[in-house]
Amino acid sequence: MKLITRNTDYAIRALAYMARKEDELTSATEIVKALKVPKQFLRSIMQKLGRNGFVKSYKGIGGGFKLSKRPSSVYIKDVAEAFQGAFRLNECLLGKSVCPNRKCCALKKKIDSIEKHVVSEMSSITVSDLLKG
Amino acid sequence: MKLITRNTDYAIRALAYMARKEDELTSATEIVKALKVPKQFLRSIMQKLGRNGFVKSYKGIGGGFKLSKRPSSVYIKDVAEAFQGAFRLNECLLGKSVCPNRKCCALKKKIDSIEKHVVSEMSSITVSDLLKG
DNA sequence: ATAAAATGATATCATGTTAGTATCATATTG
DNA sequence: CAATATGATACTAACATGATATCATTTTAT
Repeated sequence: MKLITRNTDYAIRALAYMARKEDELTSATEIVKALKVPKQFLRSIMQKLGRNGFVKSYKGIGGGFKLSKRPSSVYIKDVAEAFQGAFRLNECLLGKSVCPNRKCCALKKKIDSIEKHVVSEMSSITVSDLLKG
Repeated sequence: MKLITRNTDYAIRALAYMARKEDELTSATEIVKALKVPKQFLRSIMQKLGRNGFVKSYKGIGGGFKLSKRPSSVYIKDVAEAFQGAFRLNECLLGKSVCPNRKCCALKKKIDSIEKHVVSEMSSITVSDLLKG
């Protein structure tokens, strides 16, 4: 039960890598070399980051990507949700046809509260928090 | 990203069902009817509950299962771990060959702390807490 | 004895998700 | 116009989860 999947992980690393270079353009090729991750996989991730407004892209020789927001306003939670969908920890508890007391079920309440905690914690950390190391 | 999977869910329901019947023996067939879940799937779950010491089993006509511990001492966390393995939320962050500052990485720290919270919350609820509804 | 009803062990199949690859189209620069 | 980027999209592979099928063994009742 992993909290973030590999594509999210790569996305975050790529964003952090770009953040270190300030406003410079960074190509997928360069990120692949720096992070040692599979090229096509990273490319698809970069494209998704583009579609989701995290980066701007520039085609052609000398092209590449750059952040479209300040690193301090890019929340890890939002990156994760772009790749994994919303955090829904209760996903697999059965519906009320099987569990009639779903509404007041102590376990469901507990998992709901854990979910709130996860979301709030993941919302409390940004790409810029990852640059210190 | 579900916190508990379906087999864990069924296992918990089965334990709760048995808990309501106190010390009576309960067959898989009966549980299947009560919970409306697939028979063979539940049987495999019951067998696992047996191997993991949550229930005792009795073969033959009139046989079945009963809890081997008081419901108030059966923690949901332990049931979940029997079926899903330990809660390891950091599972998919890459090793240090890719991420050199893994030790002090803010994201890793954050996820570790979330994991502690999850484990502690799942350890604070038992089968007997589910019987109220 | 033996049939019925239960669990034990195990192997298999089906489906969905994640991880990763391949290809072609399009844009930009020199 | 060639080289080097990204955009879009389709596909494959591996793994995890959910579910099923079978046969062996044990127990009880007749």
